[in-house]
Amino acid sequence: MRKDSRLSRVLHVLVHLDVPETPVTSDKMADMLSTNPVVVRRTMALLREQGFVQSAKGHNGGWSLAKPLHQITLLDIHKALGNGSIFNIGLTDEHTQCRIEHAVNAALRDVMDEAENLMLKRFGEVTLDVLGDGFQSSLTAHS
Amino acid sequence: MRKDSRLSRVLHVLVHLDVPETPVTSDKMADMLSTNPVVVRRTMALLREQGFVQSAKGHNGGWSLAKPLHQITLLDIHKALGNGSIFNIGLTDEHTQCRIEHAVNAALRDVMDEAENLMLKRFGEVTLDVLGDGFQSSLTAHS
DNA sequence: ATGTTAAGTAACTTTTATTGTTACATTATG
DNA sequence: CATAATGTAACAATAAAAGTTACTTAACAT
Repeated sequence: MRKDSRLSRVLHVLVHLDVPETPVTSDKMADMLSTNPVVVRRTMALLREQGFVQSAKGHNGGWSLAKPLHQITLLDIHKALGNGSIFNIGLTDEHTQCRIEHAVNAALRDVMDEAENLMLKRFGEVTLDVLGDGFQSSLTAHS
Repeated sequence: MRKDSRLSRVLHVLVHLDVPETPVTSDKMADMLSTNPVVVRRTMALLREQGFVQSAKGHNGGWSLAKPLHQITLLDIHKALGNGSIFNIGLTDEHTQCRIEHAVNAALRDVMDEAENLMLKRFGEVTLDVLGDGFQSSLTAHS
């Protein structure tokens, strides 16, 4: 199944954004991520809506942080991307009258909810500044 | 994103299998699940390989339990289906030299691993007999 | 003012995994 | 030996993410 890799990608980019004095263009980010500038804009727009980054048009335009990294958590970004369930496992609700199906789904849902809550809690405990610590993270040093 | 619903489906079927004296055909199961008999065989074959069900060809053939439900856990079935990650979230490993990408992926992986371990632990604690308890689970009563 | 550099965005295509389907071989039973 | 079942390969449909194209809009530099 195809996985959503936007979280990993956009985090990568955000930490890199912490260094440069000038905004970074979607084109440069696309190069960094081996993807397309339109894909970058699509994803970054979600973060802008939540106030984590800002964009500027025209000469010397591009993307920059709107908040310091230590004020952004993994959870913030995860939520900004607005992806529903984190799981690959789906429940079927086709036979709404079948009590066994209900019991099966309830059991699975209980466990999945517990795991998801743990994961979101942990995501909330990690700020992005930690991900760049100890490095001279620069765009030019990027492969 | 399309989710793998085989776990939910096959559990539903397994609990129903506990009741009938005679094997249940792939066709009947497919009706129960609103799917195709070939899909049923594909999935059930994985459980047979692990010794949870058995199949018989010919007249009065079909599928039956090879173990009592109380000897099968959610984890057993999950593992039998052999699906890699339970998550919808993918990590990108395109820039293997970039230390920021490594830090990002390590942070995500830590949290995802912890959540997955919790989930698998819980799955291992639930046996399938619990899912049918208190019901007269019969195939004929199925919608 | 005007050309250039950027984002904004809609529409479409490609990719990839699951699920569904068809067709046929195989085997056991009545 | 006909029938009812699984076994399985090959292919089609579906769905979501990601990629692409084409164009609009806005800001800056000259």
